[in-house]
Order: sequence, then C-alpha cells, then structure tokens
Amino acid sequence: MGKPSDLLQGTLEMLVLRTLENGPQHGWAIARRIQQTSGDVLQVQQGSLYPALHRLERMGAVTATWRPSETGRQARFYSLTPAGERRLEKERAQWRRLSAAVDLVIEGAKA
Amino acid sequence: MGKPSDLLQGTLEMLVLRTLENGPQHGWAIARRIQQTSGDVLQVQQGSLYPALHRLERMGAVTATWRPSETGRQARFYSLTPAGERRLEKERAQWRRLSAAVDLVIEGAKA
DNA sequence: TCCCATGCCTCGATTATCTACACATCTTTA
DNA sequence: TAAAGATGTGTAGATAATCGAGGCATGGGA
Repeated sequence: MGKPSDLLQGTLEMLVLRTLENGPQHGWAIARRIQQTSGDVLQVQQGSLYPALHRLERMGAVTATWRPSETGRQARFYSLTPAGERRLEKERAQWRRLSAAVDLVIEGAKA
Repeated sequence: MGKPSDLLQGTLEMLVLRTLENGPQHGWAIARRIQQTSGDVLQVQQGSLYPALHRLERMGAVTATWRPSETGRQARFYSLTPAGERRLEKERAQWRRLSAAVDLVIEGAKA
C-alpha cells in the first residue's frame, strides 16, 4: 500500500484535479475515489489532501461551496474551474512525458 | 526540459542505480547518461546528484573509488553492490506499481 | 592569456508531504 | 445507554529530498 510520496510528490494535485473532472466532490470523497480508481494502490493522507485543496483554491484551480453531502452532513464541495482544467491538462502532459522518460531509463536494455 | 523534481522525487536514486548496472561510472558520467537515455527529457542537477550518491554510499548500495577517468583526470567511480542491486529491484517494482496506478486514475474514462 | 569542458562538492532555502492530533455529527453495536 | 466506528474538515510540527547558486581545481584549445 504505497504512499503517494515515495516518488509521487507533486502528483497529488493532478490526481485531485482529475477526480474533479467527474463533477464536484468533497474532500473525503476525492480521497476515497483516488484510492478506488487506483485499485487500492494509492492512498491520500488527509494531512496532504486538505492543504493541497486549499492551495488549488488559492490559485483559482477549484472553487468550493458548503453543501450537504449524500449523508446529510455539511461538506465542502470542490469544482474544477476553467483554469483548473488547463492546469490539469498541463500536468497530465507533463506526467506522460516524464514517466515515459523514466521508463526509457529503467527498462532499457543493459550495456 | 523537465526537472526530475516536479514529481520525480525519490526516483533519482533509482535512476542512478539503474545507470550503474552498466558498470562503474563517475558522477558526471552518470548525469550525462541519464539525460541521454531519457531522450534529453530528464536532467540531473549536481546539487541533487552528489548528495544522492553520498546517501547511496552511506547505505551501502554503492562503493566508490578514485581512479583516472577517460580524460586522464581523477574521478570518483561508483559501483553497484549486491545490496544496491536488491534496492534497485525493489524501487523498480515500486515505480511500476505506482506509475501504473497513477495512469489508471488520470487516463481512466470520465464519469 | 582567457575561456570552456570536465569533475567534485557544499550551503541555504524551498516546499510538499507525513504523522499525529483536534473537533463534530451520525449510525451501529454491545 | 454507552462505546465505537464511519463520515467529514482541519491544523501543527517535523522531515527530507530537491533546487539554485556558488566554490574549487585541472586541462585543452583559441
């Protein structure tokens, strides 16, 4: 059960933005969804998630409103902004480029 | 020209160990080789490389000796130890697992 | 002579993440 | 009824890898 640290720094924001492409969600649901979608490989710590959400809000990539959740409790729902979508696209492209580059190095034939 | 930070933290050690699978090399050559092998996408900063090399040496994953380089100058050649090989295998497996998980999340179908 | 490539290294700052908490409500279980 | 667990948001302090910028030294070419 690897933590999104280890080598995934900076990737958390991308994961969060990507999850919000499916529509507005509150923090707890975002964390759960990432874990599920990744086949239980990635788990997002609350101490990383909320600061990341606040960063994204400060930079205008997401907006947030208080609304009752499915269970009737008050929860903070985050939505992607156009700026957030653009940011996601950039980070996604960056990820593809860099992870492909790492693969080239580590999977390449010896000698 | 992405920096191996951005999302590659912790990956540097793996890249270095992988490069040493091709035989002993000095720091400068390791950096150059990673850059070449990655198709000029990854570039290793000296301020990251040497601390990483020293960490790996302290933990016994590599050994180092001074020898003249191809150009005749004294250089510090690093070699993989058995412990380093084991570490590389673990990190390589970890990388595959986690990068595949990230791909699952970000490439998955919407909704 | 001056510059550039080679080659090693350190220092301070940045920054995201982690662990571990605190707080609140609602539901389930003993 | 009381305890426990799930839901849900958040902060505080510490950690640690990386970065940028610099220093130092040698050798070769212009």
